[in-house]
Amino acid sequence: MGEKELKDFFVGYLSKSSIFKDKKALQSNYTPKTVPYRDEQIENLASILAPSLRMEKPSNLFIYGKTGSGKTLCVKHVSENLSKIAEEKKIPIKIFYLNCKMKRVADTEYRLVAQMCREFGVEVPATGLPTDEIYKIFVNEIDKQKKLLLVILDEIDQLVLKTGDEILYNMTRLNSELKNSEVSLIGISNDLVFTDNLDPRVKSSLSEEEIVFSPYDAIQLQKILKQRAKLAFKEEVVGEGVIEKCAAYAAREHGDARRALELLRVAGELVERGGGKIIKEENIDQAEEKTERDRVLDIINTQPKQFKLTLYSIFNFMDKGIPIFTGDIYDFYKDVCIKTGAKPLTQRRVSDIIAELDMLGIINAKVISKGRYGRTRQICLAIPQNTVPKVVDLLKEGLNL
DNA sequence: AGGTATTCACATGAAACTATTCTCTGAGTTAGG
DNA sequence: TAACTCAGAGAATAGTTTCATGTGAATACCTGT
Repeated sequence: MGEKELKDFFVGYLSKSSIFKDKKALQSNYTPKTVPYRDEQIENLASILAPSLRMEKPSNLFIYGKTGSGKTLCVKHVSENLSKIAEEKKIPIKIFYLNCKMKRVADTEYRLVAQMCREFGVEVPATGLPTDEIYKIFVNEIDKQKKLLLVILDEIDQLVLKTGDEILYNMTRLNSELKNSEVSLIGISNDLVFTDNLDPRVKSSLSEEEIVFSPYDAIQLQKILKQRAKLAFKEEVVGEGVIEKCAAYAAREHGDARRALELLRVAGELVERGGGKIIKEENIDQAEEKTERDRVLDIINTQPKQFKLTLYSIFNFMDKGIPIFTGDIYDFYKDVCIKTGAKPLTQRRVSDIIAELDMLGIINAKVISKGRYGRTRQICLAIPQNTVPKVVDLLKEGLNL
């Protein structure tokens, strides 16, 4: 495309009317003014956190519910309002929101505390200090003045999975080291049985209060979608049955509102790119396909080399239509490594990589016993057949094959 | 036939190792007084 | 003498290896009928 054509294209693009009024309303970080169907939880949350306004330490709180059930949204909603009032009335409350899944930010004990220090304006090194040193810095800093801290730990289950539950014990124990300030913890988890395998001491102190977010049902999702669609799209853009279909798809999963909104947004984008004016039911199907494909390709693209090698080995067996096991993959994997000049990992490690690929949802790896013939993982693909060629291409490219 | 014991092919766990990035510390070096 | 430089020790972290132990059920092997 030459310079002129490109210019024409952009000018043409601008003159075309968009079907979107405000696309932000469908994006995942959008915070609506009201959170529908969560009155009970919000009320509950507010009453648990309210004592903080009188400088009394609120109970530690534990929140759980599936993804896309509005946990984070509600917590942010309440905490924002709380801190607004605190600011007005000059009450020294400080609220942190930390997402424990964020790579290189808050996914280990050290980083979590370091990040809290930074929120307080103390610059701390990313590495090099002992962990208890960082605790000391933190304690000293916040204890200088009387303060009430509310620490919101989102996806806390991921943190504990990775680093063990000692960290929570340390956090709950912080209060005994603080003379002036106090710390309350608010844990948010997607995993409903997360607390079961927690140290009992931690468990009892962390979940002094609990709030459960049940999934949205299809009807509720419809209402939510309608509300947002009204903000996001111009009049008469959303076709018959589109909202219903979107809601039904998301409800089929587990009432994931985030997913429903994403579907609607992507469908809108597809229609707009195609020059259409109205979102139809079939666009939702396209959107679902596209989001799924994008997700898979994105995951694969960002995997390290050894994961790609393993995955490539797995794909090699997939068209043969026979059940496939860890041993087969490892044999093939070793060959590929030799061919590409990579250093083959041990079977132990490859076994873990396969398990991780399973977690990522790219493959299904079920541990089965073949009786006399041992125990192994039986592996099959978890991605739609029509994306397979693309994935293989991507892998070959990434591995110079 | 029915019951037990073996056995396979890995899974799963724990610890230890490697390499990288970063801080802190103290010895040695340098430049200015 | 104060400021600066630079090597070495020690941490955190990610990814991996080494060693050890666990495991479910198809088969092999008995046993008494």
